[in-house]
Amino acid sequence: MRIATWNVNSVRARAERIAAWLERSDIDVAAVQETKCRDDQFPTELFTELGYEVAHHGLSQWNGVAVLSRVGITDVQIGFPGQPGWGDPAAPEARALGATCGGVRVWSLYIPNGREIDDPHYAYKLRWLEALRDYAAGCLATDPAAQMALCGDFNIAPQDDDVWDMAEFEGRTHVTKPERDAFRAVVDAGFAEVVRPFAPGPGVYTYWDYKQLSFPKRKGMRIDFVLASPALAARVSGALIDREERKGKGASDHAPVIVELDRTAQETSDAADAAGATAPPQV
DNA sequence: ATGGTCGGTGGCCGA
Repeated sequence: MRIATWNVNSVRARAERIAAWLERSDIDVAAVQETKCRDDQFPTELFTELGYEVAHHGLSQWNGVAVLSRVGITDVQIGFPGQPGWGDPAAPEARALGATCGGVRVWSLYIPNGREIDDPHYAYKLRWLEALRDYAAGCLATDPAAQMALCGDFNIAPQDDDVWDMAEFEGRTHVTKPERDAFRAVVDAGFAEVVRPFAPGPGVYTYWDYKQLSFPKRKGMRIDFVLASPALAARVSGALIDREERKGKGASDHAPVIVELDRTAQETSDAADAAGATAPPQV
């Protein structure tokens, strides 16, 4: 099974490009962020025609998260218990959607950007990550064997080589110690980042600003991740950051990230049965 | 070429 995470920066602006990529890349489940539309504006039919079921949560032109799956979608959950709100009055934004697809609990997450260190949005970002950690840790406490993926745009570069030049980030968000500590707390709760071992840096990124020719100058950031529970991490056989998809006119400013999973022991057994390998002898 | 962005929106904001 192949799971992807991708901040698409408007699903309507590049719907055809997204659909073509899903099909070409043989993606079974996609966690999508920044759809930038309400539910009634989502181009659902384009994806259902390709065999994907769609679960989307969008409240306005901001944020918006979705899970697309061609291996089933059940138990769709909008947001998570304890998810902090924003605004006045504070209300949860469209930044988290969970769904069970092919036996895996997949979360599409769009962590707040933080804007500037002295901006209230930065404190909101840290609160949001702490709540995510608490929720995810609780899931594992309830079911240590859970197959769960926290996929999304975390808006954090956890290591110095996850940005092109640390000097450029002096006094800026995405690289501060509190943000990195908050990211690490999720990892320490039992959710390993499974892409990096297959796509080591330096110089390997998932995001490049549209401005100032960042992409051709290779000035990027690694901020999109797949964090897997222990049972899911054990199935990861490969991963890829598809830098090619960042190229050309009409690209998102984020590249899609793919994780390849081995079949579970049960799936392998079922497949063997179907093939007759362990079928009982016919009498 | 010594600069250089998008998307959604509605008369700027967010990234």
